[in-house]
This record gives sequence, structure tokens and C-alpha cells, in this order.
Amino acid sequence: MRYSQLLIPTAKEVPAEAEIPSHQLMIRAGYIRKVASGTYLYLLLGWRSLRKIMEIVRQEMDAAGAQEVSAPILQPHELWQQTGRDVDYGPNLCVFTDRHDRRNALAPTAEEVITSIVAAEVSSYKQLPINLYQINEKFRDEFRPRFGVLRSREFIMKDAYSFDADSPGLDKSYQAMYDAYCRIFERCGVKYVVVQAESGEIGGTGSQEFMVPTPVGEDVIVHTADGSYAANIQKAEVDALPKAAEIPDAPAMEEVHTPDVGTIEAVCEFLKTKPQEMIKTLVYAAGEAEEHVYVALVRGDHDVNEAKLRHFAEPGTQLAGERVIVEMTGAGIGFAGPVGLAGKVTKLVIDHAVAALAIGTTGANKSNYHMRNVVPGRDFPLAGENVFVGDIRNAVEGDTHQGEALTFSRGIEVGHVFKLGTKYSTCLGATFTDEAGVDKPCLMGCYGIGVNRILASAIELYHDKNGIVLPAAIAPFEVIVLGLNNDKPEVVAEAKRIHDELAAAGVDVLLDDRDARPGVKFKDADLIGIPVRIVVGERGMKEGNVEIKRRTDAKPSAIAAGDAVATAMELLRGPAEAAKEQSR
RNA sequence: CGGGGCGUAGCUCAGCUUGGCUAGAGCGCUGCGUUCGGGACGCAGAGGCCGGAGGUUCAAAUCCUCUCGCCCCGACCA
Repeated sequence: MRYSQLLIPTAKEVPAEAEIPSHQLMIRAGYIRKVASGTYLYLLLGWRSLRKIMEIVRQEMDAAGAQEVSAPILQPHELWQQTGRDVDYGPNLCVFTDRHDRRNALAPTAEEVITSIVAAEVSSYKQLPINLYQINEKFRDEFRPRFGVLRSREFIMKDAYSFDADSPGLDKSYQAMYDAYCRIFERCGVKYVVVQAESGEIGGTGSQEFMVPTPVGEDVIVHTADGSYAANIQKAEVDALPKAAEIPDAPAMEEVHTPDVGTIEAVCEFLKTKPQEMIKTLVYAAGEAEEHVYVALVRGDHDVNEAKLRHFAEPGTQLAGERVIVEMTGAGIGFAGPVGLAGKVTKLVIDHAVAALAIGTTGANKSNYHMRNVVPGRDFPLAGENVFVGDIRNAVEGDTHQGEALTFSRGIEVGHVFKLGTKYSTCLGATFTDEAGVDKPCLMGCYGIGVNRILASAIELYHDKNGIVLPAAIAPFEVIVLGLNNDKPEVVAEAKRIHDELAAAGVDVLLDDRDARPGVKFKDADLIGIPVRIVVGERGMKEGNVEIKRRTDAKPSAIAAGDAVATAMELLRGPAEAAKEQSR
């Protein structure tokens, strides 16, 4: 293709709205333009890159035995009510009412539609296993879109859904997808790590995430030094802390006046205590009128992990409103405590670390008062019908998992594989008749890949001060040919010849035939990140030479113009493949 | 959703505090000329309802109110 005829709007200046390198570079290199918050237009370069990623995904999915379909993005809201995910997804689900007053959802994922089709069309074990996938736009009304295409409201996702007759079958389907994912990310040339993950709104029995490790990632990865255990912070299990030695004759609880002192820090300062000795009392609620109340206790220096808490609570549970807190505790926000609360709530869920405290300080359920010398087990129950002790907090520095110290890093989630079990097949009637004539729900798995995120995270991994340095497999073009002197017919002709021959050999090649100064062409070639660059200039042509350089090379090498095509092929495909192409 | 910030040329921004003259710069764009191997230079030019609506005033990009959009931080620390 000829650069002079294409819209590749590169920019010298860093766009004000972009913070992270991949976002800045995608705009500067003319890959994308923003249309509105969280929605982007892909221009030629960005789209070509996405197409290559999609093609790799498609090939590997097909090879793994999945079949491509296309489900509508516009879906009846009713379908989402059937599985209860209208509630689980909450405001992230894009919903609108059409002219006939019907409620519709824009698909953030497609378990419901796919499962209901399988429910209608599959009735025998002989039709299983089956794996349907698609690659298309998905919609999520994110609280806060950010980082360019890394968290956008509209994005491209590959989603696959497997249906099996039994558990070993599901394991096999899951493993096939897992393996395909490894191949996909390897072929795309991005580094990745696999971590244990929380199933989140999708639900199900187990899941793993594929993460690209980079400091700008939004996800926190928790892992042991040897990598034998790695998990998303949402999931990372921490060992219970050892129970503190009991204090003999611990003093009785005592109410203390703490006027206008609500936060942990302020209380610690005021009472001269430490966050590690505070008990935080968080009130959660579920139900239409927030009538189900879940109280979570964690240490003052710890954070509640809502994903973990949900294992003890019902779907839709979230932090309670002020009304509920005031009703429950009889105090304003900031003064809740566990003493006397167990009888009044649906469940009292206590983190291990709180149960391990010998003595602590907490809210007094009375505005402007705290309670000190509170002994877990004495002053509030650690067991009972509605009292639970468990792991409900985020891992922190110093925690261990099965005795191994945990460390923290960041990553971008680019893929996620789930074992769903029968959650959706039961709701939507995706059952089959087995050999014995018994009706059973299908065992499902689902598998997602964020296509745009692969591109953005590859740029995040691979860039330098001059611009993007994409792996050849996903670069918009494989080779760029710079014709340096438009006023020299022999230069123009030679650049065109090299371009045409490479194109004929099946190489994605871009010819920079613009009537621009050489410096401009060099800068743009670097910025847009084409892996191989061939320079045809008057200077070299005098010797019959051109220059060739990989984007990653520091310096170009001069080669005979006649060897340019073969050399480029070799750099891209390796010697064997290049020879094969040549002999065709 | 809470807090903060920003909307002025295609892009990056100055001007606003303390209202006043023809609203500016750099990049980009157009034309001409000189240049031509790492984002050239000169000359000439085009391009703005100063996000929108209302208000104050003799006078508003500038002050006030409302509104829309965008960005950042937080959103669980009680």
C-alpha cells in the first residue's frame, strides 16, 4: 500500500488526555482516535493490527475444535433476568428501552444467548461436546473508562462457550482452551503469566486469568517467589494469622468519648493505638430495601475483599447506605462496632485476622464513641448460627500462602478461562439425555480474550523513545519501504519494485512514497512501529545498495538492492520459510 | 457516585487573578521560493459563535448561575 494515499495521522505532540505509553503512542502513531469517553475509532494501522490478532485467535480456536458463530449484540433484557445477571452486572450492563417499550441489553458477554440456543438445539449426549465462539464488539458501561482502549465501554472480545456431558469432558474442553490461549499469546508475541482468579459476575467453579505483566496494569497479581502460586488479588488466599496469646484478666470493655473522630487514622491518633489493633466494622446489604444486612469485620490495617465476602453473602450485596448503617448500629457513620450486633444482622462475617486478635478497639455503635479492650469471643461471638470466621480480606505485604511469602506485581488481564459448571445450563434449560436416558444439564466452560487489550499491552511491553515496537505477527505492516528522493526516478522505481515484489510474495508492505523530507519518513516509520524497514535512497543507489534494519536494530546494514526482498523475508520468516517463498 | 481539574485554531497550550483596543504562540494546513539521509528555512495566507444557555455590565474568553463534555484521584477503611 502507498502511504501517500492513506490516512495515517501521526503527531509529534503527546495528547493531553493520555497518561500511559500505549495510549499516548496509539494516538500519536495514528492507530486510534477517541470518539467519546471509552469509545474509539480504529484507523487503518490500529485496525490492521487488530485484524491480525483476531486472525491468530480464530486460527487457534478453530484448531482447538471450537466453531465460530456470531451472536447478536442486541439482546432481550429478559434473557438476563432469567439468569439473574441483570442484578449481578448491575449498572455495567448497557440497557435501553426501545420504541415498543421493550427492554434490551447490549451484550457484555454472551452466556445467555449461546446457552439458550444450545438448550434449543442440543438434546443428546451424542451432540456433545460442543464449543461455540465469536469475535465481536462487547459493551460494558464502565464506571470509569480509562487508559485508552484498556478499559473502554465498547471493545472487541473473543468469547467461547463449551458444553460437555460430564466433568472429565469439561476438564478436557477447559484444557484445550487453556492450551490454545497459551499458543495465541505466544504467537502474538506478548509475555504473559497465568494466575488463579475470582469468577466474578460470570460465576462458576474455577477460573484462571492470563495477565500481561506491566506496571500500568489495573490488576494486582499476588505470587510466591518461585511462582508456584500466582493469583489475582481478588482471589489470593492468605494463611490465617496465628492467634495472639490470650491476655489473662483482660480488662473489661470500656466506652471512650472520641468526638468527631471517625476514620481509623484519626481514632488511632486520638486513642494512641495502632490500626493493627483496630477492628473495622463494615456494613453491607442486599435485597430491594437493603433488608439483608451483612456485617464484615477486618483489622484496621486490612481491606475487605468484596469478592471473598460474597462467598458468605448473596448476589448483589454491596456497601449499605447510610440509612441502614444508622438503623443497624444506632450511630452515625464511623462508629459501627461488632458488640451486640450479631443478633441483629443476617450474617456476621469475621476475618481470620480479627479472630486472631487478643484485644482491640472498635466503634461503640454510638456516635462519637469507641469501645476499647474488646476481646473477640468474649465481647462478640466468634461462632454461632449466623457468625462466620473466614478469609475476607485482601492479601497485604507480609502475608503468606501455605507458608510461602507473597509478593505483589501488576498486570493487564488479556484472557480469562472459566469452568462454569451448570449455572447457566440449569437456568436456561440446556440439558441433554445421556446414555442411560437421564436428562442432565450440560457442564459449561467459557473463555474470553480481550483483543484490543492484546494490542495495547503489546505496545505497553514493546516501545521505546521513538515509538511503537510491535512483534511482526501483530504489526499493521511487516515491512516499510522508504523511498527517500521523490525527484530521482531510479529511487522511486526501485522502492516501488521492492514494494511490489514483497507484496507479491505475500508480505504486508507499506511504501512511503510521500513527498516529504527523509527525516519525516524516518520518524514516522519508527513511531508506527513497523518491524522491518528498507531505505532506498540516492546515496545507496549509486552503489546499487539499499539499507535494511529491524525496528529493534540500532543501525541499518547496506545490502545489494537485488537482495532486499530475500533479506526482508528472511528477517521476517526465517531462512527456511524465505527460501520456500522465493521458489514459489 | 464523591472529590479535584480542564474545555480558547486540526493538535499542544498562553491570555482569565485585576472585564476594555484587531484573541495570541508553537506544531499542523495552503501557496511561492530555497532546501532535501533523522520531524528544514523564508515570505505570504487560511483557519476561532473562547463548549452551550442565561445573567451582571456601557463593555465578558475574563465575573456570577445553570448545563454539557472530557481528564485525574477515590470509590471498602466506617
